[in-house]
Amino acid sequence: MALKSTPTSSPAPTATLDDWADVRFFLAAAREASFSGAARALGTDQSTVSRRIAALEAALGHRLFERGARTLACTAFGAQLVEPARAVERAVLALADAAHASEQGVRGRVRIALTEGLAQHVVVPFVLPALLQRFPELAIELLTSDQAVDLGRHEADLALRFFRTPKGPLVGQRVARLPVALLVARTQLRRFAALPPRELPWIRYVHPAFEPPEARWLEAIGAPRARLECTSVETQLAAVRAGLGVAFASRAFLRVMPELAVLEGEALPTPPPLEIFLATRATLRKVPRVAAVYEALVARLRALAAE
Amino acid sequence: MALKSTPTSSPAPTATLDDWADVRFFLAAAREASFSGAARALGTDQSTVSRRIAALEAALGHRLFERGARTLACTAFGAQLVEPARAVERAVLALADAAHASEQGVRGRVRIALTEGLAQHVVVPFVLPALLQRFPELAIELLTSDQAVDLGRHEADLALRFFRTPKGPLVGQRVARLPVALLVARTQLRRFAALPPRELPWIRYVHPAFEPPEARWLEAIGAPRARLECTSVETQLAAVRAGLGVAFASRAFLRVMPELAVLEGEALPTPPPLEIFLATRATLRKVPRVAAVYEALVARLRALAAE
DNA sequence: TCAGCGCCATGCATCTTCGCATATCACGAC
DNA sequence: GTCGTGATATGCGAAGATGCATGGCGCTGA
Repeated sequence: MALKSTPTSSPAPTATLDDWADVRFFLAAAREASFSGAARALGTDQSTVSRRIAALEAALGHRLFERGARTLACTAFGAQLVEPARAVERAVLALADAAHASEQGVRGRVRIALTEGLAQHVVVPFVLPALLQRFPELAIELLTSDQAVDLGRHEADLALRFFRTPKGPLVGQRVARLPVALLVARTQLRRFAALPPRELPWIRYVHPAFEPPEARWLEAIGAPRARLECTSVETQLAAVRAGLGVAFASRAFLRVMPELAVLEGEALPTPPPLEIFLATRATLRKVPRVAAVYEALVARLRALAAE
Repeated sequence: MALKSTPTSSPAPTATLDDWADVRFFLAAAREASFSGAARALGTDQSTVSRRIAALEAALGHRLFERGARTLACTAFGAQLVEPARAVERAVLALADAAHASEQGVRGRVRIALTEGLAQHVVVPFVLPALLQRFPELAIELLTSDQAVDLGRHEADLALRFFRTPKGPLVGQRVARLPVALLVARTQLRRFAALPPRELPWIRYVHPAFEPPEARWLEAIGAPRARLECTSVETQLAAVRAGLGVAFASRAFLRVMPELAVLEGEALPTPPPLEIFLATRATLRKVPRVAAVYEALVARLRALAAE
């Protein structure tokens, strides 16, 4: 029994959100500030995002995005929907976690986010062999990125990081304290040992979300901004091996890179050890496949650090 | 960088919920305990529900429903996903409300849930004419049902009910106290006046979520279970007009049904007035199109009750 | 200034998905 | 016992959605 008083004018503003998948498209577009970026994040095509957003705008009766030439910005109407849309996402992700909660046995895929260095020199050689052999149905995905992945958004199941993760839906613990040393190419050992610390050619590791332990000390002694900065420890150490300078890094690299040596001196600091933290979502912590990897990482990393 | 150790066996249990719309299908099927019922609720076909649920089960690697012959029941796995799915629904509905929050002007569709009696005898003749004329872009949908609609699930925007709605996301107020009388067909007035109350042929109105004010009194005097029970006030009054018995109802019906009269007597009670409550979601209360209808209902119903 | 690039919108061929219809089955009523 | 009802699963044709390709546009950098 519907009385429609406006047969022609005014699109009916009372739109019901029929396809909940549209929320995902909207949120991705808003987050990426780009239809193309949203398409990449969603694993679909840009045209699909464009058309679905257009359809959603038509259904809602308002434009959600202001299409600039190079920039996509939420309209005022769209902006007030971002936080509710994130709430929908959180609910869906919680649902996905609930679906995993009843999993039995160590089988399936576990995604671990870590740095290239931890992946190549620690996890792959010392953790994975025994782990994969012990659990034949376990699959591991190593997400090596210097970007801090968002565990809360399910971008990974486990994360090995150099910084403690904030509380909340995440849990974790410190798994290693790696002694740090000032590394230098053996060929340059003599030359650099003669220089005062502040004149050393520092090669620094920079990370958007992590400040290395030695950073403060370098500031304190007035070391100039490094001639070379890297966002990758591998590249940093490659530069050290090439004789371009000195860098603080875990002593563990000495074992796999015999061309490196430790530069020591009275004026040189002994920075605090590098701490490695393992984190996961609380809802995943007891899921067998995650717990198996979690505990293997804790055990092996602790054993390695104790050597 | 993915290491898949199980190329053949075991479907990957780590399934990402790619299409959030599936949540809606799952929830509808779980709620209705039927694919057919879910299809009706979603406005789609039963085959679509069946196939999407099957696809979802395949993606999750577990069956969600146990297909009995006549009954559809959640499996243990599915049962633990119902509450998370409801959380998703709440988030989506909140998003829909947020989309309405910025609406300007009184335009669009407003759905009012009420009984047939209130619709035919009160809202349509005394509220809608002025309302629709004053707001040309307003459209009204009258959902006449004896089932109590779930405002929280957006089944309607406004509800006129005989009982106060529980607090929480809903707001509302009492809009009328209708004096109640014992109505009888004029032709039967003499005959019924001679009977003691407990021997009167009561025609009772029954409602799954509402107990009429006179119910307790009838119990108290030991009136037998009514010979005729109706879930519709219209039918109930039709029975009274046909001379089948007596019924408590609003005195207002006397104005539109001249063939009715009031049966009075010393042993007869004057039951408490019938209260009518108006309710809406808090998030909609200030949306112009809802507020206009809300306030028109309050004003007109109060004026009518005061006559 | 101009070429290059990345972004969004749109036409078109294709493929998935939907809705209708049918088959099958189980339960309950007569 | 038999029939009728309502449920789910599946075949088939059609409609809708998707992905690829193109075009237009504005910004960036040489």
